[in-house]
Amino acid sequence: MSKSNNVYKDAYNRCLRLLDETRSLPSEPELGTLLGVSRTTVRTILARMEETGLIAWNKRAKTVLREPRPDDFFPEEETDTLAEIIERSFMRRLLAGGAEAGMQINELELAREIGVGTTSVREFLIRFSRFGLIEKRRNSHWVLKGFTRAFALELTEIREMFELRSAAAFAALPQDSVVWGDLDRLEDDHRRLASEIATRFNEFSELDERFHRLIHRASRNRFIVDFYDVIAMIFHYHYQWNKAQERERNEVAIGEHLAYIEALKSRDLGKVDAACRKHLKSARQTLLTSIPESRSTQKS
Amino acid sequence: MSKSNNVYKDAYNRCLRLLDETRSLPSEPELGTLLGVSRTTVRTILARMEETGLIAWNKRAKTVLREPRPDDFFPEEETDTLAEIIERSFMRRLLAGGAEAGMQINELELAREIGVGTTSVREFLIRFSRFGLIEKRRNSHWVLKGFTRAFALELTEIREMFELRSAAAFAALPQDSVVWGDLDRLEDDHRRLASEIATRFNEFSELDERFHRLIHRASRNRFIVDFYDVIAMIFHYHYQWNKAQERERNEVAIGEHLAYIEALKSRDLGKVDAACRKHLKSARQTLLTSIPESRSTQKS
DNA sequence: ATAATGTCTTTTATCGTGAAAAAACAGTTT
DNA sequence: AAACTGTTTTTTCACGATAAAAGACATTAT
Repeated sequence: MSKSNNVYKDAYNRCLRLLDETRSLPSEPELGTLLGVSRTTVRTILARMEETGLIAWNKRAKTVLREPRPDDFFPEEETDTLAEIIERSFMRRLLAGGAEAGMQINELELAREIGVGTTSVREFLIRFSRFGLIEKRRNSHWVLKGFTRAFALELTEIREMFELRSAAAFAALPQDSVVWGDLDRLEDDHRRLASEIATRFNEFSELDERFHRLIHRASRNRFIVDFYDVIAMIFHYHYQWNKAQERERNEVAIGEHLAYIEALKSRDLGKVDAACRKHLKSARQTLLTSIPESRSTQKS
Repeated sequence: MSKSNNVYKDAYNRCLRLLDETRSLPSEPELGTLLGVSRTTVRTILARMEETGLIAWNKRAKTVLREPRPDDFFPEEETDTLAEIIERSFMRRLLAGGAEAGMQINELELAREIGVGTTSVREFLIRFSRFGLIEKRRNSHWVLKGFTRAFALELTEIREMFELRSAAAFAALPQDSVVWGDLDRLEDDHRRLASEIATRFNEFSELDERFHRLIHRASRNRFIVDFYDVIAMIFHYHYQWNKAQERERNEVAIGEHLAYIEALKSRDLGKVDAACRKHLKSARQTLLTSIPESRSTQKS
């Protein structure tokens, strides 16, 4: 089957949404940067849009002929990257229980189960290994280390070390740095979300990531910034599978974030440290309580 | 060509060295664990040894017939893993100059140049990416971030954070922990090396790694332990290419290590902190001075 | 009964291949 | 001449295939 054309399909769908807003499309290079794809893909998109009567295309002129209908879109599941598909399947297996520490991971079996080639699975596992949940036995299988209490503690230990340092660096940033604007915007988003918490509480996780990434970036250290990928990944799946008291938890977290933001703005290192510690402590608590006991008895 | 049999060749060579010491070889499973390979490989080795008249092999009886000759060994270069070959080639390119930050890395070109398949190169680059020296552009090339002064500073910042914490954890370990024995042995090795520094100074890098890994392990945190891979990798190549004042540098480092070990044994956190800081500071200095100016002007 | 050997099966490591996507080049249009 | 479109080349991504290596099962020896 070689390679799926999900890049094209995803860009096509996004391009359809663009159609709503204008009478005619911009130049090919411009569309390319807009959609984040190459001109080759842009032209494939335009060709198809012409074919289905969405636009009239003649060199520079790309006139919109009609509004896109729901059936013009490619199905969502066809727009996913192979890597995303594999990750989802793998994480489902991992969290669906029965995935005890020490268990062997079989590339071939995984590949067959998901319905993809072994190469893609191998590459996924290599990439995934930096999250510290699996480990390779040379010339042999991978070993699952398990999503244990020990893992959560090790993860949060680093997180706290890194974030405290980043927060201090953030507060020390010059007044004219663009981050203060970013922070103001984030503060607004927090307040808006707080006022509509009853209906939008599930949007918090996205906001959470944006906020913490902004802070980590202040460290100007690639290892700290990159480590947030590990945290984001864990929290992403954690949010998906632990919905208990989600609303309450998020409401509390928003409050802590706002206090944290206030502290950053005060540029008082003592206050920053205190607010940061407070939030991280409750974040750790949330993560820990979500780990089932059956998974928490193994040692690292 | 599919897969090279370097595992077999390497194990074969190591098995030859075993031949010197005994009149007959142990059982197949035992040999397997001894050499770190499967029984399948062990049997291939035995078959060849029988063929070349090194041993007489009949079921359990594996009698040594003659001493191995130099030409019994497989050439060293045939015992390397593909991953090692690729890493070496890649690092040579990287350090040989002309590798400026921002430069594109081409999988196909690399594969052709080294004479391996693209898959192996891809997998190497994915594994290598955690060192923070390269970055992937989705659906496109890799970008070299460059071995710059900024990189060295970011690396050492994390290293110092992690090692200070690990050293403190080490000193707090109970008296009956096995690490104290390990530390004693390392101290002896340091003293021995110090007394023969004139001839053996180049053995320091291996000792250095053993020492720091022991300390990092005391953190009982996989992220800290794993991060030492990054440091070890950088220092490994750094030692290879910067030979200026190697003897003097290593002599100083041994002294610092011994003071550091003394501090750990005293279990006085203040002393540990001071000794650790002092050593890390000079390690950073050594690394920084080895970065050519041409490579130190880019920003991260 | 335990632990070895002999044999067969499965999995991993690596390559070549081909379609998707990017990138480079050449020719047009404003 | 700068920016676009048309065309060709190159590279990335993913697969199936195959030898090496690991692992499982059956048999035999102590």
